[in-house]
Amino acid sequence: MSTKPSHHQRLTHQRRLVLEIIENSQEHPDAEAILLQARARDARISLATVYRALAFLKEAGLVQEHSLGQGHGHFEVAQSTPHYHFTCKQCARVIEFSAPEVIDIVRGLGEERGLQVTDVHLLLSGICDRCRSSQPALPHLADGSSHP
Amino acid sequence: MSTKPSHHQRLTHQRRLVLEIIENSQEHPDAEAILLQARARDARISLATVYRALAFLKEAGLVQEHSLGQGHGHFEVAQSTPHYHFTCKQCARVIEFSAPEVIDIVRGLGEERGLQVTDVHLLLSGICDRCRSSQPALPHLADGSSHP
DNA sequence: GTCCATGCAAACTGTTTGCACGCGC
DNA sequence: GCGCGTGCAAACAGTTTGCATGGAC
Repeated sequence: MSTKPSHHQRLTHQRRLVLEIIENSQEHPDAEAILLQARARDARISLATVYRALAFLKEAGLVQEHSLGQGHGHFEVAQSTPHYHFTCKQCARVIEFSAPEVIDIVRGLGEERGLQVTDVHLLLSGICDRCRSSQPALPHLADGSSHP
Repeated sequence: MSTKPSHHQRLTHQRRLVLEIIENSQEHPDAEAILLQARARDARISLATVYRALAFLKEAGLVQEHSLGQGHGHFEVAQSTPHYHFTCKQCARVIEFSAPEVIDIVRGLGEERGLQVTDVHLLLSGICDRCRSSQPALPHLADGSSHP
C-alpha cells in the first residue's frame, strides 16, 4: 500500500533496524530472535517496539508474517514471487520452496466459489532430508504416533 | 495374550464428549467453543480437561488441529480425504475445499528434496462470496497482490 | 487399591496496551 | 514545542502444568 505519509516521521531508527535484521536473515526469525539481534546493535530497544515495528512493516507491505506451525509468528521480507514453507518437526529447520501450480489451483477455486483470495499459505511439515539421513533407519515415522 | 492395551482407562466420559462435540460440529470449533458446548452437557468439565482431551484425541489420530489464521487452534475430526481451508477475513467464516492436485505437488517436492512430508496445510484467506456481495463497494480492500 | 483422569488455580508464552518520557521535525 | 514513537510494566489470550481429589477397574 503506497499511501503517502500524510503524517510525520514514519521509518524510524528502530523500525529500520528491525527491517534490516529481517532482510539480512536467511532464517525466518521470530520476534524474540529479532529482539536479540536488535539489541546487539541498540541495547535499549524493547520487545514492544519490535512488535510495533513488525506491525508497521507488515502494514507497509514490507514484511510478511507466517505461522510455521510453532505457535508463534515468523517474519520475512515480502517477496514478489510467492513461495511456501516446509518445517522439520525434528530440527525445526524451515525450507522454502516455490510451487507455481499452487496459484493456479487457488485461482480456480476462487472463481469457482466466488472467493477473493488475498493470502495463500502452503505449509508442509515432516522430516527434512538431513534428519532423515542422520537417523538410524526408523521403519515408520510417517504416522506420528510416538515420540518426543 | 492380553488384548488389553498396556494402560487402562482411555476413552473417558469427558473425552468422548469432546469428540462428539467436534464430530457434530459443522464449524471448526476452538477450545473455548468446545468448552461451552461441553458445559451444556456436563457443567463441571474444565477447560484444562478440554485441552487434555484434545491432546489425547489428536494423539489417537481422531482429531486434527488447524491453525486458521486466528491465532488459536481450531479442531475437526480427522478425515481420510485431505482438505484445506479458506478463512474470510471479514466474517471469519471457514470454508473447506478439497484440491487433489495439492498432494501431487507435495509428493513431487518431497521426492525432489528428500523430505518426508507428514502434514500438509493449504490455508487461504480473503473475502468470502457472501461478504463480497453484501459489500457496498469498498474502495481499497481489493489490492490483488499481498496482504491486509 | 491402583492408576489414570479430572478440576482448580497458578504458571507460562506470545503478543498487546496504557502511560509517561523523549526525540525528530 | 508538538506529536508520534518509544520503553517499561502490566494486561491479555491461549495453552500448559502441579497438585490433591475422584473414578473406573
